[in-house]
Amino acid sequence: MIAGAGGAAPEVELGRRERTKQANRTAILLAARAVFADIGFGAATVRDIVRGTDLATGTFYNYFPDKESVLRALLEDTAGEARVRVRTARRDGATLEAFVRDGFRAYFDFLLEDPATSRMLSRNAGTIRAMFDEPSMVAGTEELTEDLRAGVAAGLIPQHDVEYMAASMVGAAFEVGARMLEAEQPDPGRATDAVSDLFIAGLSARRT
Amino acid sequence: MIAGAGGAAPEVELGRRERTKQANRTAILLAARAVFADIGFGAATVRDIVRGTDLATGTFYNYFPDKESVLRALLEDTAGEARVRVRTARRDGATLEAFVRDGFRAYFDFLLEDPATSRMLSRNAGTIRAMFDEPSMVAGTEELTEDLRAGVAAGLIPQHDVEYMAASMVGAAFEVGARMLEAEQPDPGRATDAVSDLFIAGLSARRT
DNA sequence: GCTGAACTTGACGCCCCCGTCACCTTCTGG
DNA sequence: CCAGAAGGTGACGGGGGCGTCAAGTTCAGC
Repeated sequence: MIAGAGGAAPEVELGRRERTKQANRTAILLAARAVFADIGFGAATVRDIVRGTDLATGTFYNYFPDKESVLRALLEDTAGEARVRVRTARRDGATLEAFVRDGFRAYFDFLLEDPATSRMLSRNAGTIRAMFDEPSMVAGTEELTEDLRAGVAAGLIPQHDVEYMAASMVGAAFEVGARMLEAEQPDPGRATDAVSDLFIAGLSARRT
Repeated sequence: MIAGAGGAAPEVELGRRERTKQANRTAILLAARAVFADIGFGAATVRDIVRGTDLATGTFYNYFPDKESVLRALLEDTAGEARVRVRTARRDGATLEAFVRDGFRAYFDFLLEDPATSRMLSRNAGTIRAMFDEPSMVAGTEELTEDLRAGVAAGLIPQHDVEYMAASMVGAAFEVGARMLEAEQPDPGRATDAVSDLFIAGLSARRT
């Protein structure tokens, strides 16, 4: 996590040296996130990122070898976290309803908690997809596919094309999430209701 | 349209001059489409595009002022066409079932008809969204929202959050379409069935 | 304090892109 | 067949990004 208290940080008193290092790294990640969100990863240059900090060019290369690794770090810090949270929420539900609703809710809450990262991710989704094999969303879809399959096996969910069902859920959540973020007064409840109602109905129905 | 017979082309015998012009323009658009799909619009340079043709740098500027207008032309030629087709198919259906099914079918058929453009679009969706105000997908979502609203007003569809419903449909179609294209043997019927079943159930259900 | 390691800095050489334009080739209309 | 317009060409100046590295600064530990 970049914004916020930083998870389970080691609560040791750090020396000035170490603190600067953390600060610099964070500054680079923050600046990069903004730049990638604003002009897109492809058009961004290492200089653009550096300009968003008060560091010198050379310093950047003490922390990351190139802009791609910055994106990678950004994804590890955030998208990974989001995935874990959504999956955990989902699995805690015992019913089909809870499975669906809690998963979506966790996702929309995450978007609102860290809108800067959300914007960056949605702006660069295509690039991320094309660039990495374990790209947040694809991995997320695969996990969802697994979980759906397990639900079907357990008799919790009727038979379905789980692969395309998972893709639909991810796509719908992505698109609705994007629209939610555009609202002046984002309402995760409304978003959750909309997609949950849809997929609960869709998943409950037997196939035609 | 780039690939194919080019709609209602004026069947006049053109002079050599005019033919070359058409060919050059097309060559640039084709090359650009490939480059944008491969490395993304942001990272692409005018030179990258030119290298994909056998033209000289200067020639490019006789046809387009910069790479952004090439993208714009690409979108007009294709995404616009796709939108019209999907909407037409959708509106021809008299029942909720047909409305949903025919619309999705038209979309998936389009993807398969012109996979090169599809790849380019999905790779650059975020950029396109951020760059234009009338960005194919957003406009498509708005049209769908209207049509859903009309369906609700006509009593064809139960009450729903039409805005998020439209977003869900677009998102699901996008994501399922992307997966369909990745398959060795893409099956638009399977894709259509998966999303249609889902949304027919979701749209038929009264709200909780 | 003092020293040496750790870190920061920004100028540097190389490379490539941008958009232009003077020159050349090719086609059209007469 | 010719003249002139239309269009193609690619070298050019200006700009800027890339990754490096020698010099300078700052901190930790003694």
